[in-house]
Amino acid sequence: MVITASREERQTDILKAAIRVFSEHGFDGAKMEYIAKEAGIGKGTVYEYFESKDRLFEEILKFSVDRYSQGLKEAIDQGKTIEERILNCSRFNVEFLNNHMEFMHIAMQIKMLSKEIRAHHMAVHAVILEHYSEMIKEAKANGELRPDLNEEIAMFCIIGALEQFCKQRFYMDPRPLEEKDYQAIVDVLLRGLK
Amino acid sequence: MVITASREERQTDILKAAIRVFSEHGFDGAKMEYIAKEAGIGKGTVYEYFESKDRLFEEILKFSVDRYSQGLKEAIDQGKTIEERILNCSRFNVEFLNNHMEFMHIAMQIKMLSKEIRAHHMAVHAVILEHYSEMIKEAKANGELRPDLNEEIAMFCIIGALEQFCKQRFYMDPRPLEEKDYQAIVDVLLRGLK
Amino acid sequence: MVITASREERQTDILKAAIRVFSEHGFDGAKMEYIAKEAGIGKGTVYEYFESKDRLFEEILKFSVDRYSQGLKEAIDQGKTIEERILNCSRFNVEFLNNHMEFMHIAMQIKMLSKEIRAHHMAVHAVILEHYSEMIKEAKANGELRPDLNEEIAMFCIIGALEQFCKQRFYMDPRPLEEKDYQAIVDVLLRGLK
Amino acid sequence: MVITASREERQTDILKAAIRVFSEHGFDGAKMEYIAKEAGIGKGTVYEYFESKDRLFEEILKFSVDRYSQGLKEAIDQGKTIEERILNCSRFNVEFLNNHMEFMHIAMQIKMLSKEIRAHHMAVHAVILEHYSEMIKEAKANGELRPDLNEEIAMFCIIGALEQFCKQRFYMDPRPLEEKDYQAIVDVLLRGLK
DNA sequence: GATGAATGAGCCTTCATTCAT
DNA sequence: AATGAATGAAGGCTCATTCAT
Repeated sequence: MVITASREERQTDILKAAIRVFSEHGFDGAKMEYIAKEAGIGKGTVYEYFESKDRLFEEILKFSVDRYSQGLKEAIDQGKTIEERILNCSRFNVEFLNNHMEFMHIAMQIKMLSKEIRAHHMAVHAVILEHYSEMIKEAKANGELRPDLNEEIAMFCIIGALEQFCKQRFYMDPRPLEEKDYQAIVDVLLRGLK
Repeated sequence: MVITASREERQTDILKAAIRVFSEHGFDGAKMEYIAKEAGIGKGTVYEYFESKDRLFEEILKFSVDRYSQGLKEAIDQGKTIEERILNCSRFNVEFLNNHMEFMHIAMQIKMLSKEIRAHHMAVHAVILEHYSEMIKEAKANGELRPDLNEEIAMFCIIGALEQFCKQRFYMDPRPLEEKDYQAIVDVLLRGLK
Repeated sequence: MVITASREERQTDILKAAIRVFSEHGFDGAKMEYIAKEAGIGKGTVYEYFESKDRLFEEILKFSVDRYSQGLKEAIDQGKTIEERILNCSRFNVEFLNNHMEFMHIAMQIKMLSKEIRAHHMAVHAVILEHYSEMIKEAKANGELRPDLNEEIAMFCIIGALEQFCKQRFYMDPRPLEEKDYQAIVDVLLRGLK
Repeated sequence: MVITASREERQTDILKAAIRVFSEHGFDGAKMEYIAKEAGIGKGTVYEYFESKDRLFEEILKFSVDRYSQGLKEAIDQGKTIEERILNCSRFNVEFLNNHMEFMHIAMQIKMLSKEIRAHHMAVHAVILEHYSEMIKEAKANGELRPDLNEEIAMFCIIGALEQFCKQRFYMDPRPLEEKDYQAIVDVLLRGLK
């Protein structure tokens, strides 16, 4: 335990430890004791930083969703063409979901989030969709995508394909993803199945 | 409580009640008492049909996954062209997931499934992928899809897009899906984004 | 299941089955279902003959204690000398306890016997002591035992030694008892240790 | 609740409380809540010291049996003659069994002791018999007891008579034991009934 | 009368939370 | 501020008892 860690650093340590423990054990299976141990602190100390297990979970969710949103934005911005951008999104999704897949699943089924957090979650989710939506709009404006493309549907195709691919590899077939895999996805998405 | 229900009918009633309760409350949040109440029977009676909560969950999973696999197969078989088939898959997915979405999410993160059930689950998942895979192969053979299409990727694009669409509508935007929505998805998938 | 069994015979069958099950599983461990199965009847049928588990246990206790008292009396009466009589008691004790040892232990710690049954139990116990007491008195009168012998203590020595011997052989050292063992006990009791 | 109690003291407190509760209610009748209340602590706290009810019972058994064995040894060692020694054993038995009688009965019918504990129990029982056996051997060597005495039988007579006496007084006739009672037992044992 | 499916009170055990140190 | 021993509410499961057939 680093004595000199600031309150904020300590809080982040707990947050990250908690993500690992929630991911491994699910919400109800994640005992506060595990989280404390994972963070290398005493059980009571967690309560110095987060008032309850529910609240801790909510903070994690916020933290993760914010990081995802921000990371996705960067991934998109660092590409020039729509192809590069989708490729970047793919890579970012894989990287992020490899670390947070389980956690995101847990998050999705939690019904008892506080109104505040639920609102935040919805808001950030909307922001994420917005990132994709803008990307698609720009590409349409540039002529990279056909002008009559249904933007919403396109978005879901991209997101869904990427996510499905991550899931398959994560749960069923743990081959490491290679560059050609990313290329193949983008290829199918852009050219269609025909 | 229907007095005349056979043992098998009663068991199915409990199964269905349990799906609803697990979906609503998650695995740990689903109290056996809720399940019993939902099925309109006493708490102890559930144990006459399923030896434990874990075992009950496993049976549900088997039941649901089998029904999904079978339903998907039928959906595919009832279409002639690849377009019709994907449309049917879409409709079936929406219908099924509307009823079982939450439950399937719960199922995905359960780590402590028995070896037997885990094996069954993986096997049925493989069968499901096989249904999609065959559909794509046939369509390639017929010339409906281009011959150089990466089948695995195509499969993930189709599954992912459909699922993503269901999820979006389920969680975020509960508009009922219309026929034009299905058409739009198939259109994007088949024609590509370009 | 013998259809023609009279109500009384059926009741005795259940009683005997219950003794076996209580002996094997203890009071709380003895499920009514086991007892029914052991008696070859349905669970509900037990309740046609005994109104509750507690009542059934009490009836067994009565039954057993009566049989013990009666058997002991016969064993004593069939001997002429004090030596023969103690030998007979030994043999009877061994035989009876081999079949009812566990059950008697269970009986001893049951605190919640009804007043009525507790009274009966005490009464029969007193009768048993009386059998021994009379035996000793008669032997004193005959000059077989010394006139200054403390009758109560003598009784406890006889009962205790016999019982201890049975217990040892039952729990720790399951050699079958032989005639010479009985002789040795009587010998020590009558001649003293010195 | 003594705040300053060490972990070990607290554990012993629970042990002793549990002996009382098991003695009063039997194994299955002894609710963990009663034990906690008897020890003056919360229900959950018992589990900080003993992992389960079964384990707690086993620990008590070990504890009691060890104390009995040790106490008996001391009782014997503090006597010079065989008479003194048997007197000491009597007094010790009465004292110990007055406090643990019920518990020892419960212990005897527990079938599901772990192998380890069962082995320990048997071992200590053997040690106890050994204490008696040695006492008798020494007395024979000293000429206090006759040389042709069957040691095993003698042992059972002594143990049985003492125990029977305790039981009688405990269950049926709660007069306090007086010195002359002890004397009478030893007298009968040593001089024989004749 | 005989049955066994259904019932729910009751108990062992877990774990989020508190609080004295 | 940090800790972890103590707590008790809550839930999975058992089984004596009931009652419709």
